[in-house]
Amino acid sequence: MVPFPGGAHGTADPDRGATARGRMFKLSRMADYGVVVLSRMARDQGRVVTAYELSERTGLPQPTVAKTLKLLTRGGLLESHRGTQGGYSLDRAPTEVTVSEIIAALEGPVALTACVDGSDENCAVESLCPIRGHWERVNEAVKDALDSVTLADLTASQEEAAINFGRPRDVAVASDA
Amino acid sequence: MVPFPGGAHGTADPDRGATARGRMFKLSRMADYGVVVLSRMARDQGRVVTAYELSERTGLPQPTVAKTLKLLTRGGLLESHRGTQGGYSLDRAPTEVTVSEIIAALEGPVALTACVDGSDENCAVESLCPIRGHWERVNEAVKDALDSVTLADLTASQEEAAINFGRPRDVAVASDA
DNA sequence: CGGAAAGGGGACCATTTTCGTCCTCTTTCG
DNA sequence: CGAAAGAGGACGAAAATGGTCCCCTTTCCG
Ligand code: FES
Ligand code: FES
Repeated sequence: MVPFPGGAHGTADPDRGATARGRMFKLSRMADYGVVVLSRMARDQGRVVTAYELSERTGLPQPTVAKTLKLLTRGGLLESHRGTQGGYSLDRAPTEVTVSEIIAALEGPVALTACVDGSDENCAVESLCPIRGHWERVNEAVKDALDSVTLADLTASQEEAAINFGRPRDVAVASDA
Repeated sequence: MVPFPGGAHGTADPDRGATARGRMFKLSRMADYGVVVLSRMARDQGRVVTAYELSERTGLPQPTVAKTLKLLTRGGLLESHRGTQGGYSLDRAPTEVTVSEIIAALEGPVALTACVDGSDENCAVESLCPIRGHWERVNEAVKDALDSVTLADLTASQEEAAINFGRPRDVAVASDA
């Protein structure tokens, strides 16, 4: 239960249903991992858990989980505790963790094109560009959207889903593997 | 006015301001081109323009513009006219063209992870996944956000920007180069 | 005080995507 | 019937991602 192709969720085969090839907004697999990990941590809120334990419990490869945790910590989403009895803890409530933050921590802040963040000197065809840096409009919209969804929303729907779909789901999230 | 590194806008150097490396939601350069091209077309709404003309007027490499136009056409955003006097025309009003559509045409429909579109058989660790296919929540949020911004919003702000920033901008968008 | 458990932070390499180009075929107007 | 577009797809180079590994620092425990 570790080496699986396609990440935590099915990134599966090249192209399937989609009209074109890639899906738009293909949020990096890292973000996906991030949510998986955080969701799991949310269950033992406040408790200190080691990277190893988490990798076991999520079924994700250990090195990757470690990396993910480091990034989430840097992003201020987790508290890290070094030393022998160390590990990570999620001190915030799931409702207080936005998807926006998660993604930002794992992939960098929201920004669709370069000109967005002030510096215009990168624009080669600046004078020709019909929109100048006005993807900002889009940026904001997306950012707001992402701010509005929380970790709680993601984990909560899991429960519902299990109930509504009437799936077996005897594993809850699996104790370890 | 053709070979410039970094696309229509500044995708510039590896990393600059951003907190982490890549910006989240790095909408493909194609999408960027798409907006540039459409913005330009919006100025001669309804008129038939050739791919070549557009490449001249936008300063973007001709083959790329051609490709972009083809995709936009497939996506139903443009009308194509084949044959000798052919070209492309934007028949819809800029206010009726959503960013969502543009991106969808150029990169495929909105979908963050695979499980989103029904088929669950792609999920290797399905039973372990703490969120199942519930990125959908996020998907919708983003989709809605993107639906709410139109081509008009992007081109319009350009005018304002020029005024507000008090830039020279004697080129408007440049007649050709 | 010393050793073992963690985490911090990168370097690195292998894939996977993206992108930009080109080539050939079809349509349509003159 | 021939030239001017567009359609569509094949390819190869380049860049972004993702996973792993390694070495350093911190902290607890004996
Ligand atoms: S946004 Fe920078 S030139 Fe278009
Ligand atoms: S979304 Fe498919 S297993 Fe998580």
